[in-house]
Amino acid sequence: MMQESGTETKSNGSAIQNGSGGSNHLLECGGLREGRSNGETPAVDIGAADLAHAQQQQQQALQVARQLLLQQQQQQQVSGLKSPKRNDKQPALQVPVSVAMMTPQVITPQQMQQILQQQVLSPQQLQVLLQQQQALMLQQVIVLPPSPARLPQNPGAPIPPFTQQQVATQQLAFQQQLLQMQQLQQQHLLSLQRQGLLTIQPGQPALPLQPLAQGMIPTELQQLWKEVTSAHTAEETTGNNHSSLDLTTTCVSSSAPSKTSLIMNPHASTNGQLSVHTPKRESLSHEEHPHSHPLYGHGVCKWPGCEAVCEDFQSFLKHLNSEHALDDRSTAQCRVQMQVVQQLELQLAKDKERLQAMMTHLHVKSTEPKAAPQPLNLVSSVTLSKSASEASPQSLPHTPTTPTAPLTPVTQGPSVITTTSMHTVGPIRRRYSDKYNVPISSADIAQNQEFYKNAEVRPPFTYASLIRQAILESPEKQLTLNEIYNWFTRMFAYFRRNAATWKGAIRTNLSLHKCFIRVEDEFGSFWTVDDEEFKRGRHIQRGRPRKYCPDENFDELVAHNPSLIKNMQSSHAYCTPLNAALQASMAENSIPLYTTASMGNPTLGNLASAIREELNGAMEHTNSNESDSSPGRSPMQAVHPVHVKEEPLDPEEAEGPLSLVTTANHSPDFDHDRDYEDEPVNEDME
DNA sequence: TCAAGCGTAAACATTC
DNA sequence: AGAATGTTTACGCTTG
Repeated sequence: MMQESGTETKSNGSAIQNGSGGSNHLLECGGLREGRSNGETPAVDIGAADLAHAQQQQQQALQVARQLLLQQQQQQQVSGLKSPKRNDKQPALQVPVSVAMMTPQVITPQQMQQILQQQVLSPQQLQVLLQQQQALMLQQVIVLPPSPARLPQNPGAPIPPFTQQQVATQQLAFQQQLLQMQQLQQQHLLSLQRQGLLTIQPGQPALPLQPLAQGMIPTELQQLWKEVTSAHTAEETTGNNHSSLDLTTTCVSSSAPSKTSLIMNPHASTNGQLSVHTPKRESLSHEEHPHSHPLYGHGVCKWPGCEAVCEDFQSFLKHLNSEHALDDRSTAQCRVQMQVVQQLELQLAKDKERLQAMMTHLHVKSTEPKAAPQPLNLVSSVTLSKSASEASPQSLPHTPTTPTAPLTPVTQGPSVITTTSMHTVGPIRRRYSDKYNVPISSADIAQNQEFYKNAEVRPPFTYASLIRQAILESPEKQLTLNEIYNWFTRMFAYFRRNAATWKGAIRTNLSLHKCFIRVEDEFGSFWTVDDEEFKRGRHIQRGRPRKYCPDENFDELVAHNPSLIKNMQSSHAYCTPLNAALQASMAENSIPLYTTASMGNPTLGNLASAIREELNGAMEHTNSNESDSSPGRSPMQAVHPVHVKEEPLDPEEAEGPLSLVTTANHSPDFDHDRDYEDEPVNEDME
């Protein structure tokens, strides 16, 4: 279960060595920390004699934990584990841990650190242990003559033979010990969190924070307060995430001249996830930014839950000192903010790790040979098929990164991972063996909508699929060419460049695919889509005879009965599958169709049946000569004429192009058409 | 190897 | 006249 990076293991190893031979003095604790945190020293200057005296009281308590650690080390040596790597399988560790947990004796920070670094305790065990230690130390502190300034009067308490100075010093030492242990615990927990070994639920208070705050004494709180009020950085623009971390660390170095960065094992993360303060940030002060305060912005106090309006900085400071003074409420709010920040950091760390894994994964795939079973295909065009649509939405496409990741240089092409691969081998297209297209669902695009909006990554969909999607997303299921353009540029950052190329491709696809139906009205023309035809995936053949016609007889009959066309009552619903399919069928026979919307909205079923009935009648006359290919149309025709794309006729289907235009109003069969005029609107039309 | 699908470019026509 | 739009063809690439 436990996982460690090699560097972290190394750190642990050094800690073990320090712990095994080191003493228990706090000064050495500082030395130990120095090994981990680059010269961090105890903040409080405590006399060696006082410290030794204080430590004497805990010597007994140390023995258990120390023996356990030594025992563990001996076991490692005996077992030949020269590597500092911890052996998770050592069963002996469990017994000492439990003993240590059961033993109500105070453990020094060194030992606590060793325990933490050994990672033999679960977070819950650590919590219990720390609380135990905390209680014990507080008891010892209370037993001592209380400091008038800090501790409540306890007249009944025995007065040990200590001077006030000694007592105060000892209290301070205890507090330092406590805080150091808390910090160590927090480091350990943070490390666990960043390794993914510990998760803190949103509603669960962060383990280290609670005892940390509980262990605070007014001096620490005061220092915390000072740190908060003196934190002048550019966090307004970079986020306030670190301030709370500072709060936690300043509790340790209560009187340190400069803020102590969050002490973490610098090797705990391999992804650069640690957010360690830079000295520059800590060097900022009020003097450098006299009117800048992380809790003040836009004339409003930014204390959580406050939002009091402060006209100027001075009034803000007054407000801050009056309303947010050091009290229980402010302290509690600090604790809450700590937890908020820690949760955010945890989430950020997880997301970064996820991003790293994604990048690593995609990079590996991008470097794989082309024969890879699932090649990186972000730049490819995929004709979506059943196999694609049945796949998990997350798998198509592979979202390589967040838009913020510098993976899509603007100066280069649309490739995400390997731009060179695209330019050298050309676009990688994947095609599915399925005969028919399966339209992309809105979810396919929506899943990665934000990504494609921001990243210049070519969507792995064909132009036809995207055009169809654009049309279907529109309220009227119809778009002008320009609106299609706009949809592309709006939805995909990739299509904000090289407009001439992809716009031409769109036009080509609109003309080439049977599923796209061009419709004219008095305002111009727009495009609709016939979804059924789209699924068939048929193209308008280029000078080549069509080889697939699902209903040859029907098409042929339509071709030979152009009078039927006038029955096509057009409206905005003509884009529905059946209607469009009929139009497409007629288009296959090169029968341009002009109908009007003024004729009402016949149901498609009735429309189809009417046509079928007409077809059953099988009128033999072919009246291509009656067609009017001229653009002249009656006013009613101009409302919603449908212009079905003509198509080169197959030699076997017609001897010549049937440039047929029939107008319902002018048709001699107009009265006949009215038979369908009052039919109820089919609910399926939309 | 070949056919089909797809993207791209280009030529051309039509419309605004 | 020029841009936008629409159609058609050709070519190269990928895939099955």
